[in-house]
Amino acid sequence: MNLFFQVMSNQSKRAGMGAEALEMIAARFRVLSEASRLKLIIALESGEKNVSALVAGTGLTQANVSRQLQALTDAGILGRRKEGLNVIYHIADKSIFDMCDHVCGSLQRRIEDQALLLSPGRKKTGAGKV
Amino acid sequence: MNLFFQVMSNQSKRAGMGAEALEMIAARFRVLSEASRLKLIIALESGEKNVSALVAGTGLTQANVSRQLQALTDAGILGRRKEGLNVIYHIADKSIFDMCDHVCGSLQRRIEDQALLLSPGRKKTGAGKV
DNA sequence: TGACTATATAACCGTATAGTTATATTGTCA
DNA sequence: TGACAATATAACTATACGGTTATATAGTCA
Repeated sequence: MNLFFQVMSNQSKRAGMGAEALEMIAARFRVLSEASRLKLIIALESGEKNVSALVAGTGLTQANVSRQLQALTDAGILGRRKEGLNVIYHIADKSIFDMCDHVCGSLQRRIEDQALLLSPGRKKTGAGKV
Repeated sequence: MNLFFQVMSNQSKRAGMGAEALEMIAARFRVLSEASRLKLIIALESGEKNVSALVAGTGLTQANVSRQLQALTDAGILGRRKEGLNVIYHIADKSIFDMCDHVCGSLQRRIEDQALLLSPGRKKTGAGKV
């Protein structure tokens, strides 16, 4: 299966996507649409941590951390494990980081393009992937 | 630069990410967190369209379409071009589709895992990429 | 058992925003 | 010019949800 076919295949898949499927995808993005939750995800990237460590590491309040961890776990992005009094969270869906990097790249390109518009002296480098 | 280094590099980049950067990324995800906007993006995947066509194609009201197109354009996801009375929109950042496919794959895996939990008779296939 | 710790939950407030209706703007054509 | 069409915007309502404070739950240890 070549790339062209793959692309076309996904395209028609998306075009025929039902309302429920769209809503699920939107919900997934919604979970990632709050800086506090991203903070928690990033804090967990270096390894699993309990709630107290996350509170200390992020500066968020305990109640807030608990709530957001709940949302992330419900979404399947995090997993949890009890150990005595502690609850230890870990990244369950590592593809999250690919997404973040994707967005970062996209933003980078956008910012570069804007800078280009403001100071048209410099030439565009071939950095834009798309 | 090998993959391990790339990953570690991105990881430390993310760990040191400023609050503003996090907020920008969150905002990016927020734009994609509404089914109506995803609908518009998908409608534009097969080619540029004017507003009327998007209204007809999505079933959303004209005012709503106009508002959501505005948000998507502000975010750099769509681009616009005037042609007489019409305004024609197009996908400006095609990497959006990679993201959608990423989310789809992630959801798929999640659903499969849940199905597995509910009917433990079947074996897990090696489909999970992460 | 009771004191203590880690985490979760409830109740609440404030704000952001999706969608609607009505209207304004902008361009075309007679 | 005026009538019309395509799009954008303003004003409004309703709702969702992030963050806070206070309290509940669950586990540990004396």
